[in-house]
Amino acid sequence: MDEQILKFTRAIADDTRQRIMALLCCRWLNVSDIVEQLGGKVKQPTVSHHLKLLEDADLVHVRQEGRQHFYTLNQQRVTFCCGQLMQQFAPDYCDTVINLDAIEVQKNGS
Amino acid sequence: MDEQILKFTRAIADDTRQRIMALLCCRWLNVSDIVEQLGGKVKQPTVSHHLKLLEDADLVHVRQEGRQHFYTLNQQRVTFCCGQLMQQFAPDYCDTVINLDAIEVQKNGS
DNA sequence: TCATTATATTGATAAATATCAATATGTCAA
DNA sequence: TTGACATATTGATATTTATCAATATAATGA
Repeated sequence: MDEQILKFTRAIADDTRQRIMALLCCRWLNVSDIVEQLGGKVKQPTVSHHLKLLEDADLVHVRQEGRQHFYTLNQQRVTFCCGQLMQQFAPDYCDTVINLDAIEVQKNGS
Repeated sequence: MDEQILKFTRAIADDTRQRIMALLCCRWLNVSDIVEQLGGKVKQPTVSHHLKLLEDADLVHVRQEGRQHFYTLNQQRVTFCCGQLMQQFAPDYCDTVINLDAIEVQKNGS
């Protein structure tokens, strides 16, 4: 049982978190911005909670500027974890579909 | 919000289901076999429940022989969904890492 | 220091879900 | 048809977790 994969899949297996991930794809947003972009459907503490989960899974980068915390999606981590998923659960297709050499290995999430 | 991706991620985001998926990778097993391979930690109704979830997500193929139901992992589906995940959440890496042409498009899971 | 702003944490609640015992359904052999 | 076996379904329970209001923490400017 690969704990890394399990942690990754649990982290992304949520509606709200996937929306947040989409927002953080290719740009930096602070928490208030995310709350606003979610259209008021989700309150700030909830967003903070999800960001913490994503951070624990190493799925976001954080940068602090004054009192604002900016987040962005860690696409490299997503890539690595998807590669792991493929190796585990699609070994027969992995070689033809994925260029494993192109996936940079990262530090192990704790 | 991509319902397919959400369904996929939720289906695989579980300890026991990942163990079952690992067992069903590259081979056919019936329900009793799976229960046995899980070492008695999980009872038959629980396994049936998880298999149903995996089937709903189109992540397993089923073949019936008499009273036995044989399952195997649908690696093609895993491949497709990982490709979708990459496109959504790792667009900057997708092109260099994945050969999208090699991913056969499947019927949409209902 | 004090007030303001941004984010995190806490505590509570509701919803989702993983699990199992008991039972039902389906299949086949006698 | 009956009995045995394989799997699915039901109903109940416990755990997990998503969510929010209230509050705490942290940073900044006056």
